[in-house]
Amino acid sequence: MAPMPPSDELPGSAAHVLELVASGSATSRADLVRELGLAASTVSTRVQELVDAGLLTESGEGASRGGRRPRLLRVVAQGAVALAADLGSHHIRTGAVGLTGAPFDIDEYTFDLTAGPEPALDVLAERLTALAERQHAAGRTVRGVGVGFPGPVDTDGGRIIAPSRMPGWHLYELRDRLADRLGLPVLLDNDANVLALGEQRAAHPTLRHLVVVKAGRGIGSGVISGGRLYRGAGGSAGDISHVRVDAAAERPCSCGNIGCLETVASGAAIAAALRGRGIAADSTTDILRLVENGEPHATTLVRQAGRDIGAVLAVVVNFFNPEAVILGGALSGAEPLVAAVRGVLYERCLPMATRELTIDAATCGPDAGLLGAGHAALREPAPADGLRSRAAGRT
Amino acid sequence: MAPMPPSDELPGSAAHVLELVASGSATSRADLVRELGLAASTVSTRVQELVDAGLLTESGEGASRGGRRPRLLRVVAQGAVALAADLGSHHIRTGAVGLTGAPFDIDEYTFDLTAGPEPALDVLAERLTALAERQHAAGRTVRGVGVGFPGPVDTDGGRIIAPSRMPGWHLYELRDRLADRLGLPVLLDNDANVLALGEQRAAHPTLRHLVVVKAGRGIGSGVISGGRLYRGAGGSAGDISHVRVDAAAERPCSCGNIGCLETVASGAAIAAALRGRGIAADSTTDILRLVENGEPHATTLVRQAGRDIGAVLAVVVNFFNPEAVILGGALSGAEPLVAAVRGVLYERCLPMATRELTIDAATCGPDAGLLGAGHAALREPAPADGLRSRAAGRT
DNA sequence: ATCACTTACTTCGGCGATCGAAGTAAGTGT
DNA sequence: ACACTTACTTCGATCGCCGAAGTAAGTGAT
Repeated sequence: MAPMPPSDELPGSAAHVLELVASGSATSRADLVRELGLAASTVSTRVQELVDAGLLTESGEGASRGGRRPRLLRVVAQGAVALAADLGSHHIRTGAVGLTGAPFDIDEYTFDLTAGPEPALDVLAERLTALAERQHAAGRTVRGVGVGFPGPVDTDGGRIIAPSRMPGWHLYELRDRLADRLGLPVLLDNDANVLALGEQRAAHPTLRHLVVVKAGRGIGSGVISGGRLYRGAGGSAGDISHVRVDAAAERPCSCGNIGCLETVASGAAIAAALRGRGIAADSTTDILRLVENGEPHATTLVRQAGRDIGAVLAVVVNFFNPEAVILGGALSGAEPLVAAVRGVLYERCLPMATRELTIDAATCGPDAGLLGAGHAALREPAPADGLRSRAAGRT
Repeated sequence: MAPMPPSDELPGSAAHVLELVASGSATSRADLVRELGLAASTVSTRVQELVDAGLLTESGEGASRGGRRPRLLRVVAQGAVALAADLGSHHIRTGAVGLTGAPFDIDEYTFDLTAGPEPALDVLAERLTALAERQHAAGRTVRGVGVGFPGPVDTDGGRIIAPSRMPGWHLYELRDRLADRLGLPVLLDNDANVLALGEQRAAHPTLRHLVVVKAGRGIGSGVISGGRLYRGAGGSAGDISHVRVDAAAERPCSCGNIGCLETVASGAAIAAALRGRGIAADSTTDILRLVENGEPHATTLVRQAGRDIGAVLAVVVNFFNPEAVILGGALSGAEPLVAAVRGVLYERCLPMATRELTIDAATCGPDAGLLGAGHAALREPAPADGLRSRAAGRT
């Protein structure tokens, strides 16, 4: 049950201790001893370091378990935060993420990313600078920025790769451009990946293998394997959108192929289909509203989208055998979609693969992406001055 | 390029050093220093330990690279071996596997596994005992046994789980039964998994993410992620056989569902289809022979099987983004199948996923399974007396 | 109230893996 | 023959972690 250490570190690293305390898995040194499996003396020294560094505090005493009362530990709320930005094709959402709790100081603006990278960079830099200033004013240190982008990302290079329907973005070095503008380290990743990280950290910290689907205007998925984000050989793992499905027949897709899942089951496709029937629908919000109002065409289309997504996920579930499939993104708010995915998975997958499989809608709502991006950014650079990472303990 | 350590160990473990020397990645202490990234002094001590333990020897000197000649290292061939058994639904293949090189002392018998576990155990125990005795006579120490089974396996429990078409095997504790009979530690795994391990170790030691398909009488796949075998949450990862494909329409499958890939693309299904057209075909060998002789129905069926397998693999490749897809098993000897898989993958997958993707037939032939099973068994128990594993270095 | 027991945490000495520096050994190239 | 390179060993020093023992502060039965 003990959550694994974040990133590549050995158990017992400073970041790992912080993670356990922040997530509430451990509230005292004794708890940490139990969770980490390290000697009490080792934990004591590690905690002392973190207290000295100003990242942890003692705050009162807890309930006795038959002996001396434990001295409770808390992460210093005033401590470090990361800024987070979740980019959609038609909106930008920003917020601040601390070591503990939900994102805060959240803002959302409509913005058309397809207009090209430069205007987007300007808006992002401007909004994030303002956010950073508010954090400073509140006495918090801003340690970095995490950004989720709705398209393929070269995470190592910090740039966008050939996003469909977003001319001008190919090979755009968003990470370094933004870092230059803000004077802060920036971490850039795919939106489905940061969503997966957020859902895992916040809602399912104990699960080690899960698939988080982002069903919104487009369809993507983030894969967590062995408790870590899985990117695959070329960094493009998790695509389920450009898979041929029967229902899509010969429809041309933005990827250049035909019959892709995206052409029938994405929010964009559903909205287009609705418009084709004379029903006004543009965004995923419109679709959700129509479904909630019981509009029959909308409900049918969303349910069929769920079946199509389920058909693809059935292959993924048999192959990958995850502990959970989490449905996120705007469309996951539509009950018929979730129900359809569930039905298809239970019908088509091997019993061995579904016996202990959880299939659920995401619980973190629209902030999961922010949380994941922020958490990732918060852990990326050196944890704090004077605290070396214990992963590469060379002298 | 440095191969990762086997199993869960830190770089620089005794087993890791042995692996590097055995695979030819390192031939001297200086090589090891470069591969492991450890200090020269550390490598020296580690090598000395292995020499003292009788697992490594110095054998002459290598070519100078502009300074003193390196002292070449070799694994002691007379050292330890593991026995390996690769079970098929209608055959058993056994052999011995050393730290280096190909399996040897190989035997294959036809045997009907569907007749139930007890007779199979008898035959296995008898043949492996004889094999072990031959190894002892040759002065080699037998350290363990690796077994690949053609069906779902609970690797932790060492038993078979609900194999289709193999009555009596459900929950059979093959590992412990065999271990009792032989007096040796036994490692039991799925046949596709040991095939994947064998192919990776022997042919693609540098690849970290690959999918190895076993296309024989049935269809299975072994997944290697991050250089390690991936089993998924319930241990059933890698199934691609029970996925619905168009071509299979309403055909009932042994898994209880309809339209599974297995009902059209497995060796068993192809043989049945041939018999339905009045062509005598029983085993995968028969199919291969027919294809090589240019029998049009056989070729068509095999090619179509390749397309169907490719359609499923396309989803897997987009999702998992491996570095390579390796086609193994008897049917991979049929060129049309390999060609069809290639064609479908390149046509259907995202360019990002196929740009650096290798799609090849397995190179290790029928011995890959033995090699994987043997290698796994060889590394499973304590490496050798007096050599503690450096992974769990508690005092 | 007191005594045995439990839990929580700290202090301290020690072990083992690894490092870097320095030293030895044995080459190559001019 | 001289400087330079590579290969390897020897020798403290360091660092993380451990376990034992000690301190602190509770609970619960007599």
